[in-house]
Amino acid sequence: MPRAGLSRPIVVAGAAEIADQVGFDGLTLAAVAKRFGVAVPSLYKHVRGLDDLRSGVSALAIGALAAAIARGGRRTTKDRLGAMARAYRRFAVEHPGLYTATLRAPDPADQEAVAAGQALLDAVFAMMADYGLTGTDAVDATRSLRSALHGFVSLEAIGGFGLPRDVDRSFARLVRILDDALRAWGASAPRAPRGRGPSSPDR
Amino acid sequence: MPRAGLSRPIVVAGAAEIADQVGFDGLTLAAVAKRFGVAVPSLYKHVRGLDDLRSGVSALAIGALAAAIARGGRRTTKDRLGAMARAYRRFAVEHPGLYTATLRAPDPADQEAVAAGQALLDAVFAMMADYGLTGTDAVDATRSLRSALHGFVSLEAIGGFGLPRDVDRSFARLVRILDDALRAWGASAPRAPRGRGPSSPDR
DNA sequence: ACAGAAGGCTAATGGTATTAGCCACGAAAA
DNA sequence: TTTTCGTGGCTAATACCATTAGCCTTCTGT
Repeated sequence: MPRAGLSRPIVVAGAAEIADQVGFDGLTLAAVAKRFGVAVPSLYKHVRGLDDLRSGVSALAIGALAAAIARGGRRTTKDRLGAMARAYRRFAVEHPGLYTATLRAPDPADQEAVAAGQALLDAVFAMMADYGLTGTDAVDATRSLRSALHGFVSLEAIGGFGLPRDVDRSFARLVRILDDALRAWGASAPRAPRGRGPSSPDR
Repeated sequence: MPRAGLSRPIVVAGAAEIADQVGFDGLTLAAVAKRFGVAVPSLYKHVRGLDDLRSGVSALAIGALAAAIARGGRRTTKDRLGAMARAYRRFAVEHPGLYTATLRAPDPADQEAVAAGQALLDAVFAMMADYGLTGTDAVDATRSLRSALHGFVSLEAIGGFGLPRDVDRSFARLVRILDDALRAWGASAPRAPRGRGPSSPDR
């Protein structure tokens, strides 16, 4: 029985492709084993189990999403919000399994995942600074932005929108709304003064 | 062996409670059977299987969400958006399992589920009309609204926000943004004329 | 060359859904 | 009151799935 030449990164990468095909929740050790022509228990030499495999895919996914968004945001100086938003949606459409994996909070012990999450957060906060938003305002704004984008792409993924032909236009509208909101943030503040205190790292 | 007195509605209702405790994805025939003190195959006399049970819970959930939102929106005439948004979030927080079940597109054959979904949509469109939004504008606005709310509550549910203490405030901010956006909808329109044509029923 | 670690394997266990087929209860009909 | 028969329980069996234990081969470093 020749060695299959597996390793944790290889197994996780294979699992990531499977997750994109069958969905993150449909990811199974049996499918991964079959993909590599190996018996299921053999995988335990490289991952601690299904949960650990999912964590690995999740870490990989967070890194990929961060890279995709950073790439989108770096490409332009004008309309950075739009570029990042479109990169976010594109990632979710092209990698539905990875996108779902992205939503699991990364294992704090996983250096790479935490770093990728932090990089993503930094990029968003830098963009918020372009709008003049810092501190708690930046936190609130980031939450609103992430909520809107995540809500849109996840509803789109489950077929929550009835008219497929118009989805691009609806997304453009949503991005416009977000841009308007960030521009007008100060004016629309209920009463809190802006930018008070340093922001605790948040997601 | 005395009859347990089960029926489809009873089984589905029990499943709904379990789903709220262990999550919609953690819902299992075994758990439902144990709850009613019955063997697993007995459930097949009332539901066609796990998928069908999920569909039943989903239909029930859509009805419950529609009722909660309608109740919230009826309570006030001013700040109807805020009332409905808070009702939406409250439902998601109090019934995490049902909320997740809500996201599955209802079986078109299920009269009640379709009616509940339609009622919910009607309520939202009526609110959009208060903002002067109809037709494709109402569709786009509804999608944005739903995206933002769904995104927020689902991120909140998975612990996506790091600072629990501030979440209420962030949500209030999000609602404020949405209200502003709906008020200013026409002004922020890229180029499309408003209210062209009747809206196809959408979600 | 050899020892030991590493990476495959089979076997066994337990949880899950599903199907087939049996049988008792209980209500309605005779 | 008795009989019938559909309904709603049940057990048994099958097929996945994940996980653990323990074996044995292969590679690698001394």
